[in-house]
Amino acid sequence: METRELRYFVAVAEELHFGRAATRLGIAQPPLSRAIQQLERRLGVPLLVRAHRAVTLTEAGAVLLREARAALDAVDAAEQRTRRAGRDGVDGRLVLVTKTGASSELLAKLVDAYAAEEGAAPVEVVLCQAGEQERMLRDGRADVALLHLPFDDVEGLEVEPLETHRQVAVLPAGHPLSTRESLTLAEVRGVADLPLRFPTYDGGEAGEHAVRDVTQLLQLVGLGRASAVLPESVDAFLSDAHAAVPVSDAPEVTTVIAWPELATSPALALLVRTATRL
Amino acid sequence: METRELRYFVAVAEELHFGRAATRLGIAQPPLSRAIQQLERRLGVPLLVRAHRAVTLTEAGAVLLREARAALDAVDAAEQRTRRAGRDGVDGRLVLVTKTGASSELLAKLVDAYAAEEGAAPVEVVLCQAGEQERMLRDGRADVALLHLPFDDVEGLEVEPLETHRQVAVLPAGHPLSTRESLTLAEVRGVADLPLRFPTYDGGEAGEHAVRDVTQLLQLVGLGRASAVLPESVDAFLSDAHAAVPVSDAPEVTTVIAWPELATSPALALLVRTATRL
DNA sequence: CCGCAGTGATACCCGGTCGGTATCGGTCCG
DNA sequence: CGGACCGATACCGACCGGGTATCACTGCGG
Repeated sequence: METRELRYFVAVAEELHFGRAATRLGIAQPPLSRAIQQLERRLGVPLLVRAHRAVTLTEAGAVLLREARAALDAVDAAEQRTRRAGRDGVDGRLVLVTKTGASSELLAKLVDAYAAEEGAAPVEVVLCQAGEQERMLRDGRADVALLHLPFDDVEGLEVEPLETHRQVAVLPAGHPLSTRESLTLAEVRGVADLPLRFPTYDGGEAGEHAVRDVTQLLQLVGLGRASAVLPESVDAFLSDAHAAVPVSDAPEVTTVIAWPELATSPALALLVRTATRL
Repeated sequence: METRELRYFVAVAEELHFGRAATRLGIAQPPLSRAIQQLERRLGVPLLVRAHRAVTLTEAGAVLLREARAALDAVDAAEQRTRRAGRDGVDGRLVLVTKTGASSELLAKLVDAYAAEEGAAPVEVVLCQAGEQERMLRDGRADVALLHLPFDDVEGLEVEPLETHRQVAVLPAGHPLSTRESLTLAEVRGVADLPLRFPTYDGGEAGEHAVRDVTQLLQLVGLGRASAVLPESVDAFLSDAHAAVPVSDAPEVTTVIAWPELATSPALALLVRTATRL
């Protein structure tokens, strides 16, 4: 199977519409239809059910969609990592990615401590939206990431825990609940005038605009438009407009350093060692 | 990047010789040279150093070799798993692979226990040479494997431990050491007339023929041509011609059940649950 | 009931590129 | 110095991927 075929199939499987998929791929619809037919013929397996007015995946199609995404990630990673190895050398530069606003003091300490090490490579810090980091790690755009359990998916990644924080509810200053010693998740969720928001990557439901990072979310809280439950390390970002109250039954958040499984770079190994020693 | 290019590059990188690589790929040498040049141009990175009489990998080439193998495995896995999903349905049949002669009683118990479960799928047991199992798991030919730590590489696989065994030295019956209560690795290794052999996949050095499975190895031991250090569960295979003595400083061997990380099949989940309950 | 919009399949053509053969150019060895 | 070895280059033909035009089928609205 060629990656072109996989890309085509993924497009159709995601759009469930040949015309739109073709547009997205920048080709015309007939060659796309033909490519998918060829793929099905060669695999000897129907992948799509073409009912008039609705394309759906077969069982085998669903399997291929999942596997094809992983395979394409692996191919992209091969390309990216080779390019980077050629440009910077195997240890030329480390790309460290983390969510905007998360674990910022830890990040600062880590970057400083690493820079002081013998044989450290230059580190490029990339901040991205929640949910994007794992993908960047998997497709080779990044070498290493700070992730947060239990929120991020670390399947297929090597992981070392760094620190664990309890979570606090962040409320607008002066809110009735803000004087409490402690709260429960249910209580926070129960405040009718302050929808409890989490930073999420995938778009919310009708009218709900997804919040993409912690700073955005804190701004909303400061404006009295939302509440949030976040690791206690956020208080570095809190202003007079915020109040933080521990949430007793929220799960603890573990910040971990994560990297692709088959990574072998000594510079990366040193970074991980530095991180775990902090 | 297309998988064809990756396959070509892997062939050249492994052979370090364009002519042989071309033969292995079933094409002529000129198109292969051209394809590699195109790849290097598109990546903007030299992958190979063509010194007269010797092709060698650059740093970037070494990175691409490693990444390309992983990517090609992922693509093959996508193809195999889709085919199997189409033929047997998502849960139609489980392919369980393990090394010839290893953990045989455990395997028998597992297969029986699983067959007795509600909703079990037919299980096909495949026996293969040491070192082949992980590859079969990774490229989709198998769904699940019995592996042995610390010998097998479980990177990128989900794993559940099943049982742990001490290791014993297997000697020809009547050998001087065979009456001892216990031995050390050094002692076993020190017996000049009995080379200590391990079942390994990769070929040995000059004249050393690699032993590919436990049965072969035990036959050699019975003939007084070798000694071996193996998990104590082998005594099911021992005959009058063998003697087993515990080895005090050999690492314990843990038999684990392993499966690809993104597997979702309920039949597989049931098998794993059955295995851990044994 | 007919016509039209929507959607995937088919027919057909063109051009790029992949693969083949022949040959070159450089190096090492006898 | 000549020949073997090995990768690069030159050139050609055939296949296939992509484009346009059109068909075939369905479902809906007037």
